[in-house]
Amino acid sequence: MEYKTKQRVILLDFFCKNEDVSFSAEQIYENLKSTGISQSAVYRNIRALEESGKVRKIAKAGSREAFYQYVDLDDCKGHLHMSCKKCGKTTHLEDKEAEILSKIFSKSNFEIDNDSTVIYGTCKDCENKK
Amino acid sequence: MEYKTKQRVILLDFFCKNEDVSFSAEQIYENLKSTGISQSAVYRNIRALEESGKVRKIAKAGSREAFYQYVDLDDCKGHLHMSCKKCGKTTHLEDKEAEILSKIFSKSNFEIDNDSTVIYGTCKDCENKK
DNA sequence: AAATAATTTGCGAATTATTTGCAAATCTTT
DNA sequence: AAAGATTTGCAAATAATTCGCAAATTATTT
Repeated sequence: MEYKTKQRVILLDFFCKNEDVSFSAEQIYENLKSTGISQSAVYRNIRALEESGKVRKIAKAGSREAFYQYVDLDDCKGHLHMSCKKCGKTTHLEDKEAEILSKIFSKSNFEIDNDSTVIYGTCKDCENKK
Repeated sequence: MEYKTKQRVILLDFFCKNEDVSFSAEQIYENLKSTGISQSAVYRNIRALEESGKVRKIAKAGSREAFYQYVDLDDCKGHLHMSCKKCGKTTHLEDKEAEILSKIFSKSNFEIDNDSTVIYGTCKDCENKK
């Protein structure tokens, strides 16, 4: 059973407010230490969130530490996400289109997992700005 | 200037022979230590390959260490890659199919960037194993 | 609202992955 | 094959993450 502790609320709050951005454990701690949270709590709860799939781990070239990024399950579950490299905005494909994609991959002997995939590219808004 | 040392050849050889699979530095060292290569050489040269873009760093949930995967630049450039979550094998979509995908995303006002996107899922082999 | 049980916290210490310093070895160029 | 440049291997240093444990919090029961 999980207890709803002060520290967990603080951490989840932080992630939700920065949904599209990735942070290292250290960065998160720096941002939150004014609340009195400890490093252990940060590490432990990031790990718990990661295990429950609410947070995704990301590797960055040249950096020794791991980065983490929030994934809104209600909004994200099952949807195939597209993330704009310019503005960071993330949207998801309509189910109809996602299904067509699935079929295409299926033909190439691959079963796509929407939840762990993020498509990168440029959104219309940013494309038009040029 | 870069010297072509025994250790570098060994490491690159290993990566090329396992193009589609990801390994931790430790795993690579275990595989190669019979050749007499040192851990330092493994770490240092992985890092060099990573910096030059020949190797991609990957984070795995639950694991503290980083994983690395070879990227054949000539072979990868422009292709849309699919990576199996079970075995780590990576393949790419045929150009024909990739183009269909592009069109689908385009309809959703999104321009996909094949080079920075990796599709995750399950390959046929792993699907059949169950 | 007290008492009890269950879980989490914070601290510092322990681990573990990765980097580094340096003398010796190896590679390249002359 | 000598000189100069870079890399290696080792052991020690560093830095990120986990762990042990007593005290604090949160949930549940009385």
